[in-house]
Amino acid sequence: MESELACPIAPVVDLVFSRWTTPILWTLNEYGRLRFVELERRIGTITPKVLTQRLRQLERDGLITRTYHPEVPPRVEYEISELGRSLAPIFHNLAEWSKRNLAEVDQARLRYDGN
Amino acid sequence: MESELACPIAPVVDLVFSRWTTPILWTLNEYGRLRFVELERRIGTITPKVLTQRLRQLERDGLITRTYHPEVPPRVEYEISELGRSLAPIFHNLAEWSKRNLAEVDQARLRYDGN
DNA sequence: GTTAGTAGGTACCTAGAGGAAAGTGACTAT
DNA sequence: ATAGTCACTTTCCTCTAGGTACCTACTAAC
Repeated sequence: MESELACPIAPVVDLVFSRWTTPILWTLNEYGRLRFVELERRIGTITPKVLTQRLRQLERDGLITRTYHPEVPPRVEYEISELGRSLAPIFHNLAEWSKRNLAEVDQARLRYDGN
Repeated sequence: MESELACPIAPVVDLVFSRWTTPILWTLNEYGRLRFVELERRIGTITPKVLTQRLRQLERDGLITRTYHPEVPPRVEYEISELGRSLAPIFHNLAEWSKRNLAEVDQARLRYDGN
Protein backbone atom coordinates (compact mmCIF):
# COMPACT_ATOMS: atom_id res chain seq x y z
CA MET A 1 0.00 0.00 0.00
CA GLU A 2 1.25 3.44 -0.85
CA SER A 3 -0.45 4.90 2.18
CA GLU A 4 2.14 3.06 4.22
CA LEU A 5 4.88 4.68 2.23
CA ALA A 6 3.30 8.06 2.79
CA CYS A 7 2.72 7.50 6.50
CA PRO A 8 5.38 5.77 8.58
CA ILE A 9 3.04 4.97 11.45
CA ALA A 10 0.43 3.12 9.39
CA PRO A 11 1.96 -0.32 10.09
CA VAL A 12 1.92 0.03 13.86
CA VAL A 13 -1.65 1.34 13.67
CA ASP A 14 -2.60 -1.85 11.85
CA LEU A 15 -0.92 -3.91 14.55
CA VAL A 16 -2.20 -2.24 17.66
CA PHE A 17 -5.20 -0.04 16.98
CA SER A 18 -7.86 -2.15 15.39
CA ARG A 19 -11.22 -2.36 17.07
CA TRP A 20 -10.51 -5.17 19.54
CA THR A 21 -6.74 -5.36 19.74
CA THR A 22 -6.51 -2.17 21.76
CA PRO A 23 -8.86 -3.29 24.56
CA ILE A 24 -7.17 -6.70 24.68
CA LEU A 25 -3.66 -5.29 24.91
CA TRP A 26 -4.73 -2.63 27.37
CA THR A 27 -6.45 -5.16 29.63
CA LEU A 28 -3.51 -7.56 29.59
CA ASN A 29 -1.17 -4.68 30.27
CA GLU A 30 -3.25 -3.51 33.24
CA TYR A 31 -4.25 -6.79 34.85
CA GLY A 32 -1.38 -9.09 33.95
CA ARG A 33 -1.87 -12.77 33.16
CA LEU A 34 -5.49 -13.67 32.39
CA ARG A 35 -7.49 -16.67 31.26
CA PHE A 36 -9.74 -16.69 28.20
CA VAL A 37 -13.01 -16.24 30.10
CA GLU A 38 -11.51 -13.58 32.33
CA LEU A 39 -10.56 -11.56 29.27
CA GLU A 40 -14.00 -12.18 27.80
CA ARG A 41 -15.71 -10.87 30.93
CA ARG A 42 -13.51 -7.86 31.42
CA ILE A 43 -13.92 -6.66 27.85
CA GLY A 44 -17.62 -7.32 28.12
CA THR A 45 -19.10 -7.27 24.64
CA ILE A 46 -16.58 -9.29 22.65
CA THR A 47 -17.68 -12.66 21.29
CA PRO A 48 -15.51 -15.77 21.77
CA LYS A 49 -14.95 -16.15 18.05
CA VAL A 50 -13.54 -12.68 17.64
CA LEU A 51 -11.57 -12.91 20.88
CA THR A 52 -9.87 -16.05 19.60
CA GLN A 53 -9.09 -14.42 16.26
CA ARG A 54 -7.53 -11.33 17.81
CA LEU A 55 -5.59 -13.34 20.40
CA ARG A 56 -4.11 -15.51 17.64
CA GLN A 57 -3.11 -12.44 15.67
CA LEU A 58 -1.51 -10.77 18.69
CA GLU A 59 0.34 -13.97 19.54
CA ARG A 60 1.60 -14.26 15.97
CA ASP A 61 2.81 -10.67 16.08
CA GLY A 62 4.69 -11.41 19.31
CA LEU A 63 2.73 -8.90 21.39
CA ILE A 64 1.27 -11.49 23.75
CA THR A 65 2.14 -15.03 24.86
CA ARG A 66 -0.19 -17.97 25.21
CA THR A 67 0.31 -20.75 27.75
CA TYR A 68 -1.76 -23.90 27.46
CA HIS A 69 -2.24 -26.16 30.48
CA PRO A 70 -3.55 -29.56 29.40
CA GLU A 71 -5.93 -30.07 32.31
CA VAL A 72 -9.63 -30.78 32.54
CA PRO A 73 -11.26 -28.41 32.11
CA PRO A 74 -8.49 -26.89 30.00
CA ARG A 75 -6.73 -23.79 31.18
CA VAL A 76 -5.09 -21.21 28.92
CA GLU A 77 -3.37 -18.09 30.11
CA TYR A 78 -2.58 -15.01 28.10
CA GLU A 79 0.05 -12.51 29.07
CA ILE A 80 1.49 -9.45 27.46
CA SER A 81 5.00 -10.01 26.12
CA GLU A 82 8.00 -7.76 26.63
CA LEU A 83 7.44 -6.41 23.13
CA GLY A 84 3.80 -5.70 23.96
CA ARG A 85 4.75 -4.07 27.22
CA SER A 86 6.95 -1.63 25.34
CA LEU A 87 3.70 -0.07 24.11
CA ALA A 88 2.72 0.89 27.66
CA PRO A 89 4.10 4.47 27.50
CA ILE A 90 2.11 5.06 24.31
CA PHE A 91 -1.05 3.78 25.99
CA HIS A 92 -0.33 6.09 28.88
CA ASN A 93 0.13 9.07 26.56
CA LEU A 94 -3.15 8.30 24.83
CA ALA A 95 -4.98 8.06 28.14
CA GLU A 96 -3.52 11.43 29.15
CA TRP A 97 -4.50 13.00 25.85
CA SER A 98 -8.04 11.71 26.32
CA LYS A 99 -8.37 13.18 29.78
CA ARG A 100 -7.17 16.57 28.59
CA ASN A 101 -8.70 16.92 25.16
CA LEU A 102 -11.76 14.72 24.72
CA ALA A 103 -14.02 17.42 26.11
CA GLU A 104 -12.70 19.83 23.50
CA VAL A 105 -13.57 17.34 20.77
CA ASP A 106 -17.13 17.25 22.11
CA GLN A 107 -17.31 21.05 22.05
CA ALA A 108 -16.01 21.14 18.48
CA ARG A 109 -18.75 18.72 17.45
CA LEU A 110 -21.41 20.85 19.07
CA ARG A 111 -20.10 23.95 17.30
CA TYR A 112 -20.00 22.13 13.96
CA ASP A 113 -23.47 20.65 14.32
CA GLY A 114 -24.90 23.94 15.58
CA ASN A 115 -24.05 25.76 12.36
CA MET B 1 -20.23 0.22 24.26
CA GLU B 2 -18.82 -1.54 27.28
CA SER B 3 -15.49 -1.94 25.58
CA GLU B 4 -15.09 1.79 25.99
CA LEU B 5 -15.79 1.48 29.68
CA ALA B 6 -13.25 -1.31 29.92
CA CYS B 7 -10.63 0.54 27.90
CA PRO B 8 -10.11 4.27 28.43
CA ILE B 9 -8.23 4.79 25.19
CA ALA B 10 -10.88 3.34 22.89
CA PRO B 11 -12.45 6.77 22.16
CA VAL B 12 -9.23 8.39 21.01
CA VAL B 13 -8.48 5.34 18.90
CA ASP B 14 -11.81 5.86 17.16
CA LEU B 15 -10.96 9.49 16.56
CA VAL B 16 -7.41 9.24 15.31
CA PHE B 17 -6.53 5.72 14.27
CA SER B 18 -9.03 4.65 11.70
CA ARG B 19 -7.66 3.58 8.36
CA TRP B 20 -7.41 6.94 6.62
CA THR B 21 -7.48 9.48 9.45
CA THR B 22 -3.96 8.61 10.53
CA PRO B 23 -2.30 9.28 7.15
CA ILE B 24 -4.32 12.48 6.74
CA LEU B 25 -3.42 13.85 10.16
CA TRP B 26 0.17 12.77 9.80
CA THR B 27 0.50 14.42 6.38
CA LEU B 28 -1.07 17.68 7.54
CA ASN B 29 1.14 17.64 10.60
CA GLU B 30 4.27 17.13 8.51
CA TYR B 31 3.62 19.37 5.53
CA GLY B 32 1.40 22.09 6.97
CA ARG B 33 -1.41 23.68 5.01
CA LEU B 34 -2.42 21.66 1.94
CA ARG B 35 -5.07 21.74 -0.77
CA PHE B 36 -7.44 18.87 -1.51
CA VAL B 37 -5.55 17.55 -4.54
CA GLU B 38 -2.22 17.91 -2.78
CA LEU B 39 -3.48 15.71 0.03
CA GLU B 40 -4.90 13.28 -2.51
CA ARG B 41 -1.55 13.00 -4.29
CA ARG B 42 0.57 12.70 -1.18
CA ILE B 43 -1.55 9.94 0.29
CA GLY B 44 -1.62 8.23 -3.06
CA THR B 45 -4.29 5.58 -3.00
CA ILE B 46 -7.18 7.38 -1.34
CA THR B 47 -10.27 8.11 -3.44
CA PRO B 48 -11.85 11.59 -3.45
CA LYS B 49 -15.06 10.30 -1.88
CA VAL B 50 -13.30 8.82 1.11
CA LEU B 51 -10.95 11.77 1.42
CA THR B 52 -13.91 14.12 1.65
CA GLN B 53 -15.62 11.94 4.24
CA ARG B 54 -12.59 11.72 6.48
CA LEU B 55 -11.79 15.43 6.14
CA ARG B 56 -15.36 16.30 7.18
CA GLN B 57 -15.12 14.05 10.19
CA LEU B 58 -11.76 15.47 11.24
CA GLU B 59 -13.08 19.00 10.81
CA ARG B 60 -16.14 18.17 12.90
CA ASP B 61 -13.94 16.74 15.62
CA GLY B 62 -11.88 19.93 15.65
CA LEU B 63 -8.63 18.21 14.63
CA ILE B 64 -8.25 20.13 11.35
CA THR B 65 -9.53 23.40 9.89
CA ARG B 66 -10.94 23.98 6.44
CA THR B 67 -10.61 27.28 4.57
CA TYR B 68 -12.66 27.83 1.45
CA HIS B 69 -11.58 30.47 -1.12
CA PRO B 70 -14.44 31.25 -3.53
CA GLU B 71 -12.33 31.57 -6.66
CA VAL B 72 -12.40 29.84 -10.04
CA PRO B 73 -11.33 27.12 -9.94
CA PRO B 74 -12.19 26.89 -6.27
CA ARG B 75 -9.43 26.60 -3.71
CA VAL B 76 -9.76 24.86 -0.35
CA GLU B 77 -7.00 24.58 2.19
CA TYR B 78 -6.77 22.14 5.04
CA GLU B 79 -4.58 22.65 8.07
CA ILE B 80 -4.06 20.82 11.31
CA SER B 81 -5.61 22.63 14.28
CA GLU B 82 -3.97 23.30 17.61
CA LEU B 83 -5.92 20.37 19.02
CA GLY B 84 -4.71 18.16 16.20
CA ARG B 85 -1.15 19.34 16.67
CA SER B 86 -1.29 18.20 20.28
CA LEU B 87 -1.19 14.66 18.89
CA ALA B 88 2.26 15.22 17.38
CA PRO B 89 4.22 13.75 20.32
CA ILE B 90 2.13 10.60 20.12
CA PHE B 91 2.80 10.32 16.39
CA HIS B 92 6.48 10.76 17.14
CA ASN B 93 6.41 8.02 19.77
CA LEU B 94 4.68 5.67 17.37
CA ALA B 95 7.24 6.35 14.65
CA GLU B 96 10.02 5.66 17.15
CA TRP B 97 8.38 2.44 18.29
CA SER B 98 8.10 1.34 14.65
CA LYS B 99 11.76 1.95 13.96
CA ARG B 100 12.80 -0.03 17.00
CA ASN B 101 10.34 -2.90 17.11
CA LEU B 102 8.77 -3.57 13.73
CA ALA B 103 11.60 -5.93 12.78
CA GLU B 104 10.94 -7.93 15.92
CA VAL B 105 7.29 -8.27 14.92
CA ASP B 106 8.42 -9.68 11.59
CA GLN B 107 10.67 -12.17 13.35
CA ALA B 108 7.83 -13.23 15.65
CA ARG B 109 5.66 -13.88 12.62
CA LEU B 110 8.33 -16.00 10.98
CA ARG B 111 8.74 -18.04 14.18
CA TYR B 112 4.97 -18.49 14.48
CA ASP B 113 4.48 -19.50 10.86
CA GLY B 114 7.52 -21.75 10.92
CA ASN B 115 6.05 -23.98 13.60
C1' DG C 1 -28.36 -38.78 32.92
C1' DT C 2 -28.04 -34.30 32.71
C1' DT C 3 -26.00 -30.23 33.96
C1' DA C 4 -22.01 -27.15 34.32
C1' DG C 5 -17.54 -25.30 32.99
C1' DT C 6 -13.45 -24.43 29.67
C1' DA C 7 -11.49 -23.01 25.32
C1' DG C 8 -12.47 -22.75 21.60
C1' DG C 9 -14.45 -24.21 16.27
C1' DT C 10 -17.90 -23.71 12.41
C1' DA C 11 -21.48 -22.04 9.40
C1' DC C 12 -24.16 -18.38 8.21
C1' DC C 13 -25.45 -13.61 7.96
C1' DT C 14 -25.27 -8.45 8.15
C1' DA C 15 -23.57 -3.77 8.22
C1' DG C 16 -20.56 -0.61 7.06
C1' DA C 17 -16.20 0.94 5.27
C1' DG C 18 -14.17 1.55 1.28
C1' DG C 19 -13.23 1.28 -4.12
C1' DA C 20 -14.57 2.51 -9.22
C1' DA C 21 -16.31 5.41 -12.34
C1' DA C 22 -18.83 9.04 -13.91
C1' DG C 23 -20.93 13.56 -13.30
C1' DT C 24 -21.26 18.70 -11.72
C1' DG C 25 -20.59 23.82 -11.90
C1' DA C 26 -18.13 27.68 -12.88
C1' DC C 27 -14.75 29.63 -15.25
C1' DT C 28 -10.27 29.83 -18.22
C1' DA C 29 -7.00 28.84 -21.71
C1' DT C 30 -6.23 27.31 -26.57
C1' DA D 1 -15.78 24.37 -29.48
C1' DT D 2 -13.11 21.66 -26.71
C1' DA D 3 -10.38 20.54 -22.98
C1' DG D 4 -8.80 21.28 -18.42
C1' DT D 5 -8.82 22.55 -13.28
C1' DC D 6 -10.70 22.00 -8.63
C1' DA D 7 -13.38 20.18 -5.04
C1' DC D 8 -16.19 17.62 -4.55
C1' DT D 9 -20.97 14.44 -5.22
C1' DT D 10 -23.51 10.41 -6.61
C1' DT D 11 -24.32 5.76 -7.75
C1' DC D 12 -23.16 1.23 -7.62
C1' DC D 13 -20.44 -2.52 -6.13
C1' DT D 14 -17.28 -5.46 -3.20
C1' DC D 15 -15.13 -7.16 0.73
C1' DT D 16 -14.34 -8.15 5.28
C1' DA D 17 -14.64 -7.45 10.23
C1' DG D 18 -17.62 -8.67 13.28
C1' DG D 19 -22.16 -10.70 15.27
C1' DT D 20 -25.43 -14.89 16.13
C1' DA D 21 -26.09 -19.25 17.11
C1' DC D 22 -24.81 -23.71 17.68
C1' DC D 23 -21.35 -27.46 18.22
C1' DT D 24 -17.09 -30.09 20.30
C1' DA D 25 -14.34 -33.00 23.92
C1' DC D 26 -13.51 -33.88 28.48
C1' DT D 27 -14.60 -34.60 33.23
C1' DA D 28 -16.71 -33.69 37.88
C1' DA D 29 -20.61 -32.97 40.43
C1' DC D 30 -25.50 -33.34 41.40
